[in-house]
Amino acid sequence: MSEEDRTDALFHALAHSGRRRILDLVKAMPGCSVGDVCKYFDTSRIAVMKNIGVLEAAGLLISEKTGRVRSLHFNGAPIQLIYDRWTTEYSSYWGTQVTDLKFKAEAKKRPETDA
Amino acid sequence: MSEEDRTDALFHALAHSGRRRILDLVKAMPGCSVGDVCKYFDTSRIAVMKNIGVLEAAGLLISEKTGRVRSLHFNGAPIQLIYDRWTTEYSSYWGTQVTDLKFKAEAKKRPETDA
DNA sequence: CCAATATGTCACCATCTTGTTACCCATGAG
DNA sequence: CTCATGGGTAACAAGATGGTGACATATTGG
Repeated sequence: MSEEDRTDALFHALAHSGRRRILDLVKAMPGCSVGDVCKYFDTSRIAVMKNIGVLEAAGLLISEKTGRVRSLHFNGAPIQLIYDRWTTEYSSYWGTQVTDLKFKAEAKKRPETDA
Repeated sequence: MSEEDRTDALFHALAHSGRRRILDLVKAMPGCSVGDVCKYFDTSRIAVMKNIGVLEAAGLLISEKTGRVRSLHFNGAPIQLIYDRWTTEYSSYWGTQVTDLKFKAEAKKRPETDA
């Protein structure tokens, strides 16, 4: 899976309030079962399982099956990738350029300062 | 729009390599036009415009129309929200809990240390 | 005015996503 | 064994998404 694909999977996984809630739940209840998570949702168990699958595919959840019970664990590493790659790349930009962008946007309205 | 909806829109907008590329392009060429962005894509102009619309709805792009040209500007503020809310909340967790999680995951295999 | 340019809108289509129900498999308690 | 429990798979329906071409609008240049 390419970097782009992983980024897609990660952002896609996070672009769903139910899945974000699952993350919160698993984070709050490390090692909880699939059934435990389902108790907090009105949707069917299968829907929850699918969302767990999406989160797992994105690497945000880790599961291990013991007997017939599947224990879930939160993994923040992929989010850290966002932090490292995106916020670093863009935040340095924000700090210096965002104000400048606003300036340029304003400048556009004044011909004499047009870029 | 609720906080959840805005978060959905933001992550959804970012969960598309083409849209992320548009962000990079606009970031590199502040004030560029829609047509400028289109030059970098094989897809149709309409597809690019729709993706610009998605990015704009997520607040990641700001546009202003002067004459018949629409100038695009990158806005990192929404990503900063991710940074502030998500990475703060989760990164503090990673630092302290991830190792602990791994421990608990291992512990699950040993009955005497079962949580 | 006339034509080229830059963008916006519309209707349509293929595919993906998200949920559903029904059914199957494995495990643990009795 | 018997059976409830926890989980997994398959097939399907509704809606969202991402793309398209055709057409409309508005501005600029000559």
